[in-house]
Amino acid sequence: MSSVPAFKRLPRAVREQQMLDAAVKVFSRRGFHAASMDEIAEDAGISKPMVYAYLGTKEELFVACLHREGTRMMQAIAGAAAPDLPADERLWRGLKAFFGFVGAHRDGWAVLYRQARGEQPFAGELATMRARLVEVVAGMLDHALRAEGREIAAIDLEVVAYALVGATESLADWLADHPEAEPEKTATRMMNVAWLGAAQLLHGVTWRPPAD
Amino acid sequence: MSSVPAFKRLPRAVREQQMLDAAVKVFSRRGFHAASMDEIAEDAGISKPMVYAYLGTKEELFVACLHREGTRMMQAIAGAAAPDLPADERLWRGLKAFFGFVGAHRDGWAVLYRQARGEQPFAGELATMRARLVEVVAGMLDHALRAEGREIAAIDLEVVAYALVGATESLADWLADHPEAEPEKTATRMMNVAWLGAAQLLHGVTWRPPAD
DNA sequence: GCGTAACCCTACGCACGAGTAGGTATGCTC
DNA sequence: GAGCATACCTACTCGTGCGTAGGGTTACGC
Repeated sequence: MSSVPAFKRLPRAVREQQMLDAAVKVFSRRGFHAASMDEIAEDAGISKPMVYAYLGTKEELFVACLHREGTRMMQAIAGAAAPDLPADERLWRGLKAFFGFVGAHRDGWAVLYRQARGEQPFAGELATMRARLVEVVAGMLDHALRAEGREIAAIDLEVVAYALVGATESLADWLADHPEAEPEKTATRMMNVAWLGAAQLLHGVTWRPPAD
Repeated sequence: MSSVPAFKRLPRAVREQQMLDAAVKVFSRRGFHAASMDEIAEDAGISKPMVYAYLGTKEELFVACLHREGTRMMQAIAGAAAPDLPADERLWRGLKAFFGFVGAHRDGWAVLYRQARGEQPFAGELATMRARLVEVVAGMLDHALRAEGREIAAIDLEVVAYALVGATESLADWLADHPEAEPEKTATRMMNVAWLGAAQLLHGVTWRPPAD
């Protein structure tokens, strides 16, 4: 009809990324349930059936968002923390990369992850990622411990690593809520909590409950 | 019609508690959105309009759950950590009470809080409670610091406290997911991370980023 | 230049679940 | 035992938003 189409046709790969960008934005702003597929489609500059055609149902779309953001984050961390460095250096670099990533993707990260924690269908997805992180941190601690000829029970290691990861996620939330805060400074503060505590453990200092 | 009514009438106060019990259970199992008022009503052994009459809309009901569980938890902690004890003792008692509470209310706590974190209308409610906890922890650290004639910037204090609270919540999630785990042991592990780290900070040991 | 595949749309069906209208029975007060 | 408040029910309305049916248009290969 008109010789110039209102909006140009784009190849699938491009449109998919636009849709994912829009989805991340809308899911972040509204939360999973309050977000509507219509709004996501509109924000992506496309109609709803296209979203269904390319990315599937709402749940599948959300999972796709999680995956994209998650792997980006993991890559940022993995790229920074080379495995042959000493433990504190690795931890520091990992934290710096992590908070840097969160700082650069404030709406992306925090709200997506805050969402995913709550909604059952995605909690598992997230748990898997967290488990990978915990494993890495636990491995690092274990490595450092063995280097000192020391060893602690696997479960203690896991729980300590879990606590550290939890504290880190918590500060990521804090960072996402404080736009003026500097990621690197946050990483330093986290390091103060994590490393000074971990270092004590590495040197065999252990706290025990009073006998009362 | 029948001289014996199928189910007996109960005073409002009793029914409200039953409804709240049912609501906590169902919200925990299904999540806020997937939970239906019908299921909650059925679980409470009552019909839906009664729920609306007593506790209001679904959101109001959820807030009521949050409030009840939240104040119970706060009381458990406040009752344990007397303000005139030394810092480590207070922290230990507070943690023990906290994990004890979570252990005793596994579905209650964890899932409610996991829910509330994600859903925007309630995130504020939760943030307020968390802020109170952070304030308490920060106050405790500050108190201990001043006793040693030391002082650190308020924001650093806040962030460290935030990280500790985050780590604790994280372990609470872990505890809720591991029915066989002992609350007190979890509290001890948390103490190892929190206190050994905090103690370093209290003694003026600070980690600084490498100069590279 | 013609088939075919990829891109894209407007409109709808339909289920689900929040919230309500309108009414019944029970027990308490005086 | 009349009056009234409280406890309680069945059976609806109705908005919202996911997912789709069915059809149009552009580009690309041959």
